Amino acid sequence: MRHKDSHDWLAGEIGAAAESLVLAWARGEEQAHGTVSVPQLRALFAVDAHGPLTVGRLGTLLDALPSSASRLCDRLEATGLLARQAGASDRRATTVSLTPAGRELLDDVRRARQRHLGEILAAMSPEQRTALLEGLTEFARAAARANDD
Amino acid sequence: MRHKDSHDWLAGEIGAAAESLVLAWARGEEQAHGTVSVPQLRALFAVDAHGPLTVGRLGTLLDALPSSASRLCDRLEATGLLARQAGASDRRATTVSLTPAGRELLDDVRRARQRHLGEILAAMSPEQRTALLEGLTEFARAAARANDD
DNA sequence: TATTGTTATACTCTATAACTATA
DNA sequence: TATAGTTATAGAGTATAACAATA
Repeated sequence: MRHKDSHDWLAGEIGAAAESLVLAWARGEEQAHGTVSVPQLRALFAVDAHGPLTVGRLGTLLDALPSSASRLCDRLEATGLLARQAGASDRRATTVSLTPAGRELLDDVRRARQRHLGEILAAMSPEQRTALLEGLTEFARAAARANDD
Repeated sequence: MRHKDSHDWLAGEIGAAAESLVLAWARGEEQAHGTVSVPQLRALFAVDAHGPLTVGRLGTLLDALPSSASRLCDRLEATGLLARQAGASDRRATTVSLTPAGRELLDDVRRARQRHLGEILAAMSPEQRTALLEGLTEFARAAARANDD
């Protein structure tokens, strides 16, 4: 029961190995935020990546309902990481944007992430790093193709 | 600002590529359980991997406090996936174990995971799959070394 | 008295449904 | 009336602190 023609065996191996990568990736966040939860961090990253956006669009990006997105914004606004502003043309459309404190927090998280991953990558040979990056890149590409069903 | 001598750039690339892997890995779970949340699934996997164990040890494995572990067990017991049993020698030590339904659910999740990952892996070339597996394996090894600080 | 587990309480996150205010 | 957002309510997950039972 080794290779056969299916990729079940490989899938198991890769899944197991992926766990450590996921853990290392997440650890950078834990370190930096401290006060901010993972969903809140995801929201901040989404706002940062897509510029000021409406609450509804934020919910779509996070795959959450409008009510959940609204609650998230409540808490982020309360801690001063996000700012709400009534829309100019359509006053129903509230737009949210990062405050300076929010931007600073994201920078910290990014730095912590890179530091953490970097430490581990530094312990790998250049060939191994290349293999990892190429494998992951191709996986991401294949996953994107598979998603277009 | 390209390669320099640090691995910051690589860390960013790998982090970004890892997200799709994480997503694909998680998707298998979503499909199979439906009714069971991610923390509950983690608990079931822990019980499965370490055999019948005490609530306290389960909490340690999940990196959760005893009270949280106890609540989790409440819900899993209520849905019939887990069974509690008072300890024989020490009656304070409640041991938890999987019910047949719990075991069945884990099998479903494992199958769904492998199917999902397998579909994507099938769209990659053998060389790419090899590169991914080797890269991940070495990463896991390096992460384990880095953890021994 | 120390340990194991549970219960009390509180906060975040999420969802469904009802409501408000625009348009 | 349709839409964007919010609020009401409820359940899951987790944490701190108080409590119960056993050792």
